[in-house]
Amino acid sequence: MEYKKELQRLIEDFKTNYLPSVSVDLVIFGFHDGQLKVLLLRWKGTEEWCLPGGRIRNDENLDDSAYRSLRERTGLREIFLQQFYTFGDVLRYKHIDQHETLRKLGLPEEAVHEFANRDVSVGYYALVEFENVVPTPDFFTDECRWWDINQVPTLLFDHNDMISLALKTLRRQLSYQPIGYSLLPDKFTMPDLQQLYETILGQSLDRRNFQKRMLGYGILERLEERKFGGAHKAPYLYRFDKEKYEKVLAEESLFVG
Amino acid sequence: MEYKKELQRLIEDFKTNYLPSVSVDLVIFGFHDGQLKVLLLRWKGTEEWCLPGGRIRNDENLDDSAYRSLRERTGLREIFLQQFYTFGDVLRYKHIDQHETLRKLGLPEEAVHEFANRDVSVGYYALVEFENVVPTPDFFTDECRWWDINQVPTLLFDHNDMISLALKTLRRQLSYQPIGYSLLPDKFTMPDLQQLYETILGQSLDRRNFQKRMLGYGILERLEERKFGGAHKAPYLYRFDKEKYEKVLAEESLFVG
DNA sequence: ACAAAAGTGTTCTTTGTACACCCATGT
DNA sequence: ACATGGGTGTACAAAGAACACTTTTGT
Repeated sequence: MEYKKELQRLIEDFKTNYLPSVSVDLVIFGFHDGQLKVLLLRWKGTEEWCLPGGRIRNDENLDDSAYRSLRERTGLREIFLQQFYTFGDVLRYKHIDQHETLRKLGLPEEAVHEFANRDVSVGYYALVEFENVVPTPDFFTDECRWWDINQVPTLLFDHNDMISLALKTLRRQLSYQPIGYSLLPDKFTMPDLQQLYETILGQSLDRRNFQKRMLGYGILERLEERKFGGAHKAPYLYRFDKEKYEKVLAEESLFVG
Repeated sequence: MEYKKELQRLIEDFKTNYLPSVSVDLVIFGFHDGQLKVLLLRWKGTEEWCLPGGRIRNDENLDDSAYRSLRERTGLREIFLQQFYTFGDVLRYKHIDQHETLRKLGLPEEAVHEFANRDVSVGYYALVEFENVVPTPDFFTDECRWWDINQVPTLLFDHNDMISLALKTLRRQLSYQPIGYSLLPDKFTMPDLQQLYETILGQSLDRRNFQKRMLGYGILERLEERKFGGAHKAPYLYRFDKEKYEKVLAEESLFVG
């Protein structure tokens, strides 16, 4: 059976080229239709969904490994990606026993034993531009697609918790630094940006105060162009000034300078 | 040789009972003499210093493993401990080649190979009451003592970076939630608390505004007692109201509720 | 009595929030 | 022409920063 053979090869590959006991999980946020979306994967032959993730190569930096996984699932590079928490509870497999889970996922018995070691998982979250993503399943999954953040089903492992914490971190981050660069298309209107904020925060904001604050960051460039086609007054288009944007981000960043 | 035998036993123990590829490192802050201190360990037979750390048992939660290591080095339990970042660069061993480091540390050749696998390390920081700590070296080290935060030498691995980031996180945390519970003795004066803040932040604060803010948290209880013996006016003593303190902390916590 | 630290309140500045009118566009 | 959303500015409230005088203690 082709699948089994491929699986065997994969297990071997993992054993020799990747770090045991550690993995990376990604909460990939996108924004579309006024809704915040998360990218999820469906396990082969089941109705079980989970977050995309990956393992760390022996010779690979942790961050690079997260970027690599992100690239493999979305086709995107150079986007906003940030570590938010490391999950290490023994019972990260809440709903059912882990061996059960793995069997349920259709892994043959010998593979179950290989994968059933408990992992510590480093959580990253990413903000990506919805339109540019080409959702791509991996070997273990046969579907990769966006889910509305409010309609995420019960996921495998502790992945629902991960999404909650990622969102919480994202919301906090929103309050002290700008966000939106990699979530919106190149040119966007102020109402677009506001809708993004409102969606992430789950509350509505005052239009005038919002605009004041955003312009106050000094990271937006107003274009001459306007966006016609809406049923009403044509709003101005804006673009991020990438240089200033990065500067503002860097000032408040947690990363080791 | 007794040491070699013990080392062999230890390596065996690690291989069977602990997760490979992952470790925990601790930045333990204490406060004494108006100075912020960090607890460091000196490797057996060398002048090389590093952070205390530990490994995760197969059946142990990540957080519990950090608590255990902390207890082993300080004798303390139930103190403030928080994950701040996970370090996973391949070159976490900046100064010299890792094999060199390990040999330099006096490990026999066979042990070098066992330990030379690259680890991902989860960083935690702790705030402890200086007076209560009994610094205790472990198997690999023959000294454990406090260092002034401004006089920390060049440490092994990426441990200087870890301290920097821990301090940065601590400073940020200070701005939106109270700190001090486990860093100060049970009863303390407002100037004591202020000095703690000034030391951590590395800047002086206005006495009146500081007091206003602290009392504003509603977590301090002023005692009738005062602290005599200083050369001047006797300041009041305060105590934290543990219950309210925990409540304020919980409101802003990042942890999964 | 005096030097040095501690207790206490008020003013000012800055930041954020609330709020209303006019204008442009597609139908 | 009109309904709808977009553009803009001002007044008020809250939070934070600046600041001075009186009191207490040991020497």
